[in-house]
Amino acid sequence: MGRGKVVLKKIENPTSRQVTFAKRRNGLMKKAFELSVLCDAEIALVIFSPSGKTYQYASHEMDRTILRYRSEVGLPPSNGLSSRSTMEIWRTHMDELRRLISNMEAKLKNLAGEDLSNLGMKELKQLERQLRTGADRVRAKKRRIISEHIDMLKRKQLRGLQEDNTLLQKRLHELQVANAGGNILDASDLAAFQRFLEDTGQQ
Amino acid sequence: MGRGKVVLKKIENPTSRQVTFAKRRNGLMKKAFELSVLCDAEIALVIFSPSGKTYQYASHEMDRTILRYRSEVGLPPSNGLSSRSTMEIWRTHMDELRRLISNMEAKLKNLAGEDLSNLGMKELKQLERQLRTGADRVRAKKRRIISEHIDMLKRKQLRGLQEDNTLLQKRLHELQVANAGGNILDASDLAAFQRFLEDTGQQ
DNA sequence: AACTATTGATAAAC
DNA sequence: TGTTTATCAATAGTT
Repeated sequence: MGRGKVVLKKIENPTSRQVTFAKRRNGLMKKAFELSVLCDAEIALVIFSPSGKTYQYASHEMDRTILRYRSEVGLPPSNGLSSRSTMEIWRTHMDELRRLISNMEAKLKNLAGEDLSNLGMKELKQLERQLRTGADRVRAKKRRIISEHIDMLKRKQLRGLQEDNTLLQKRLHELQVANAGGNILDASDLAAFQRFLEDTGQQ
Repeated sequence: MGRGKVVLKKIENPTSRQVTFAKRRNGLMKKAFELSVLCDAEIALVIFSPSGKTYQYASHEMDRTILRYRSEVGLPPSNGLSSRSTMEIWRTHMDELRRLISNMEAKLKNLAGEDLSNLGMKELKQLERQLRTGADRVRAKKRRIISEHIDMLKRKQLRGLQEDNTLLQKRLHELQVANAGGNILDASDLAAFQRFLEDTGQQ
């Protein structure tokens, strides 16, 4: 929207990036608001500008929505047991954890193909191989689950057929007993029925 | 946007509310994504549909952004707190960071297909889709790098030819000057040489 | 789930 | 930063 078509890439010019950020941030929050009103949705939106400033929109209480998100999506409530000595040590440790998190995020982005700007040809080839083997393994797992499921169904069906057969055998016996006096079925009928049961039992 | 002007009020017709929700939810998430890319912003967006379904977009790890939000927005008035509860808060944060790391490790393992024991059929399908789009993007990036490289070579080659041509033009001029006295080349030789230079210059 | 007439958002210019 | 304008993008209503 605007005089030129947009390319999905970080805007290099800092001034126009700042201007675009302000405009689009407003647009995004407006749309979030409209969605919440029009469709009665609960929405939380948090935006950090590259310079670190925080912006937010929440249709309800932000904390309430975050809490709801946590309970729906995962992350069991906090429970801490470790105890350390000084704040400095803690701070250092925190920094290490944050660095680790940044590294892992970069890896995840790479694997999603969402930010490949830091990679050269060699790394891209390696990454593609990783993705391929990952996909292969996932497919293998899927196949195993499916075949296990099929086996389960087969066993279930077989058991059901066997139960049916036992029941029918019993009925046949009853008929034979009853037939001894009344001649409801003749001999060939009985033979055919028995053959049918034997066939069914072989499934 | 659309055939009619919009009124900011809950849409009463449940069907069209549902349709609008789906459309605008997609639009909102797309815009959030674009903002994060264009302006290098960190964004978290959580949407609950009226029926309770959860949708989310996060430019980085959702939990990381929520943590950042909490530390930026939720805790600035920490001036009145005792050092003891400050410690408690830090400890909680550390625990959250550790949990986040565990989650990310699990995701990385999933993407490598190394530990799929925690996933069901639905998650596996989703994972396979992720891996496929990741691979597609990596391939696209590879192609772009290659074609850029080829273009570069072409430009280089062209520049080389142009330099060669300039040099040859100079030589021709020298020959013409020298020829004025010595008659080393005749007129047709000179004409042919000139034509050759003109052809080369058009590359 | 597609289509298109319209409105809405916004890039560029001021 | 605010306003204007030319264009592009989102989407409301329709099929």
